[in-house]
Amino acid sequence: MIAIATISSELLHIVAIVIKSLLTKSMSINLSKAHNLAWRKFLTAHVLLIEQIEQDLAQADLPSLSWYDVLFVLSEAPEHKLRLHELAQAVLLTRSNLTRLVDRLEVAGLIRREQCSSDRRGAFAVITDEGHKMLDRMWVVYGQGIEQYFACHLNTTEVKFLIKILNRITSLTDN
Amino acid sequence: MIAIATISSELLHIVAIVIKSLLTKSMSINLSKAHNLAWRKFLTAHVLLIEQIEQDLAQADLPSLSWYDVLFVLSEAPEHKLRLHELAQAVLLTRSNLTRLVDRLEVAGLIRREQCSSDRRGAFAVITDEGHKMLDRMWVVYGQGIEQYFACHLNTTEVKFLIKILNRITSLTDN
DNA sequence: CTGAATCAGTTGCAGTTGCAATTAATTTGT
DNA sequence: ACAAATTAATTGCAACTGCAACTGATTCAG
Repeated sequence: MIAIATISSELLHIVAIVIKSLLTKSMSINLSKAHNLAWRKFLTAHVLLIEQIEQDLAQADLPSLSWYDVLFVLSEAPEHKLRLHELAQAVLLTRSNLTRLVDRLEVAGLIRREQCSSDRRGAFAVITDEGHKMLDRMWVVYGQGIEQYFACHLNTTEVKFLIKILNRITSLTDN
Repeated sequence: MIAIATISSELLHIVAIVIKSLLTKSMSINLSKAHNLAWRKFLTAHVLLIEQIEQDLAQADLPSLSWYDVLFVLSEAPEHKLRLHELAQAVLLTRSNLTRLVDRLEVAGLIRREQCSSDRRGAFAVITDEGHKMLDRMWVVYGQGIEQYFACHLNTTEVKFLIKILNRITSLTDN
């Protein structure tokens, strides 16, 4: 009985290893040529589009996309203001980077910091009138860029499809 | 007659302005909510996926994606080598950035520079054995990342569809 | 109530990027 | 054949990023 128990335990171990290796194998098999290609094209598309749009913005003497993101998020926020950590989360930046991005935007007069009364550590970023104007000026270029480099290639069906796919990808990444 | 000519010229001007404004309007109308949403999700997906994969690589004590790109492109190239400007083009980096990326990879022993005999200005980057090994080690993590954060969300039909869309976007961006 | 843990925001530092200028070699127009 | 233009790669500089450490305020456990 003891021998059998021992053997079965060893077997179990071996079976576990085999299963694991099979799973790993099947994973790399699932990662088909097509999936790989899609991934690469995804990366390429991103680089090219961003590069192009940044170039368009620079050519129009406008600041870069990250500035737009901050201004846009603030303009949509209640009272046009947001705590710095909320802002950081919204624009997907680390706190430290956001701090310095906010510094630059503040120097440029597009936003300003505001004390938080309920938490003396905290600060709000508030978009200024200048900031709103800049947002509009940037949107002329940015919106057109999105249209002519991205949107114009997608009809209504395709856009919906793409959104569905991207939703899946981004939501299930959170785990 | 002179008066009419003047008026018609003014009218022409006004008509031109109206047409222009209509075009602009229609452009921002074409850029539907859905297209905009898709664009934002596209950006978000990119950031999240890259962040996650970079983190996985760092956690495994492996270098970053840009190193992988260079090693991969070189490993696929004839004779495992490429001129620096070709490499730059392939991995979508500016020359100057590639120069320094190559510096780092060379210091790490993963690639080496080689004189170009036909053009004394030029240099090849050649992947070393160490480089190949690193490429393999990185692929274990990277490939799994692509699978679990990206590919697993796309069935065969969807992948093809996505590739089609991305092809359109990236090819027509070149103009 | 108080000390430990957590959280908001900032800062220092090392590493990376983009842009413009530089060096050296090759190609082109006359 | 040679000066001018172009090309390959590099370098200097300023700006930007990520990470870890720090300051000060708030929360939580006992």
